[in-house]
Amino acid sequence: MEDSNTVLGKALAILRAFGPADSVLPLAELVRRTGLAKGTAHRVAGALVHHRLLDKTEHGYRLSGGLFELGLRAATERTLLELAMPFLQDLYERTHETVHLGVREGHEVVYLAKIGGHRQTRAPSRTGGRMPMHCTAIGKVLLAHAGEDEWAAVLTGPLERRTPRTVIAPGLLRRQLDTALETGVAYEHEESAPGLLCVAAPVLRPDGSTVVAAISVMGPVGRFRPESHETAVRAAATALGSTLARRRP
Amino acid sequence: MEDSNTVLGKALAILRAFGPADSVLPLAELVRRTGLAKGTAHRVAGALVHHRLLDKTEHGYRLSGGLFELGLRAATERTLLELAMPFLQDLYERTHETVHLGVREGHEVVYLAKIGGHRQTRAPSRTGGRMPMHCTAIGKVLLAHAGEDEWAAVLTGPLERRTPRTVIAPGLLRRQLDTALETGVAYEHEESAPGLLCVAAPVLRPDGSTVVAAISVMGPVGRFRPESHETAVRAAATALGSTLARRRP
DNA sequence: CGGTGGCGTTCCACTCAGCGGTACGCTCTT
DNA sequence: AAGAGCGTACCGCTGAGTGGAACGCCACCG
Repeated sequence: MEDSNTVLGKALAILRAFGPADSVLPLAELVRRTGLAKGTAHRVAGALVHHRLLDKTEHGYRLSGGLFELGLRAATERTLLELAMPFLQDLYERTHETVHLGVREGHEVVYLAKIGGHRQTRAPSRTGGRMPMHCTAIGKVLLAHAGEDEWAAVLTGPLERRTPRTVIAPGLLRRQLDTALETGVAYEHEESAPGLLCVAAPVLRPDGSTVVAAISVMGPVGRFRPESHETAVRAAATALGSTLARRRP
Repeated sequence: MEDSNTVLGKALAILRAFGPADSVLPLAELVRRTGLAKGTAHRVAGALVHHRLLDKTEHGYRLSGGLFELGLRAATERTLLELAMPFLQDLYERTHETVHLGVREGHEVVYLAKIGGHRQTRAPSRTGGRMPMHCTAIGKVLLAHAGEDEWAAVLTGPLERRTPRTVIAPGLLRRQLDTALETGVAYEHEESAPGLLCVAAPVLRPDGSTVVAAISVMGPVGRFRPESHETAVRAAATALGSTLARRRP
């Protein structure tokens, strides 16, 4: 990771130094994480503040609202999100469980939306966050439809064990992907976090060949029966799929 | 606007060249909008692609998913959004009308969330979008609680006329702000777009002095009675307010 | 057709923006 | 009192960045 020869590289190193959990980082911490010289970091951070990508607070720097605003201009994710929202809404209203919308980016899942009520299941997923593909229902669905190349890449790579139930055997995972392709849905049983169950269905292009995204419903072990929501999730996903087809020929 | 002496300035000029409506812009268009030299724009855009802030397509450049992801790391708006979602959800479920969450940024409103069903009222607002303060219910509420300085700044500035009903008389607007402070809600009657009505309530810090955000419900003239949703909106806003207080002491 | 204009891309010599080591002042802790 | 860690400020060197020029490629048109 030596992109830091250009100013832009340094700037992005600083911006990306903020993990999902960090809200405000002091200059010294930025220096530590980025490996930049103190003077340089100071100056670049100052420039970023000037451009409204960072806020300077008493205790350090913070990603600013300007960045949030800019991010929401990203065309593809935005229109997908806007079109999907009503369906996610419906799905939530019908199930009253946590609903996700996710897309594939690289070999991971990125969540575009996560909606749920007050007693929301405390899940590791967050809007804008990433998760591995092999241990989430959305990930499996996306992977299942991603084509042989992607299968190979993921199945041969190391499969991180998140919980005792995470599927890390390539053979078993492959079989799950096969059935996901047949049945049109994928399940997760406490594979990304203990106590969580999940069903997901793919949002497909009308030709049925390519996946655009996936929708899932998640709930806690005990009251939650993933199977009983299978049809609802599938319905939402296919409905979104044909709406997308209508708008984007 | 001559921030374009530094690389960072040029990069941001390019990113911000994308209006809310543009999805993909060819290099030539970027050159036109930013005023950069062709060679420079080419190189900087290339660098941005390399850093996953832009995507290069057949027809030009496009804001990339990486930017979306980065934007959702912005701490303040993100936690606000996450905490607010359940309440917006409830509100939507109760009213089945378009629900907004907005904050003040500069002298404008920025929408952090917009949720609504399929028959969604076609409103000019978009998630991540901006609107003037004087012609929206959310804007009026935010302005009303923003303090005398802000009042002065907005009331003396030019008030853009968006529709025949937009309030552009400073005196009338000031009176509306007064009553908004008294009653705790603000209304909009086709002031930002024809055919749209709106009620908004402020999300306050527990001391009641400062506004954090505002919530609104919007609907079309005819079936929609803003007054009948006043209590629901106010309830959602105060509930969110006390939740925020609990989490951020 | 050959011409013309807009486009994306590549090249290159100049130069100033950016660099990072050094130094200072501040606030805590020891 | 001394030290550690922080944010800030300064400054001379240098190569990253610059933008004008030139090229090849369509698509349109007289």
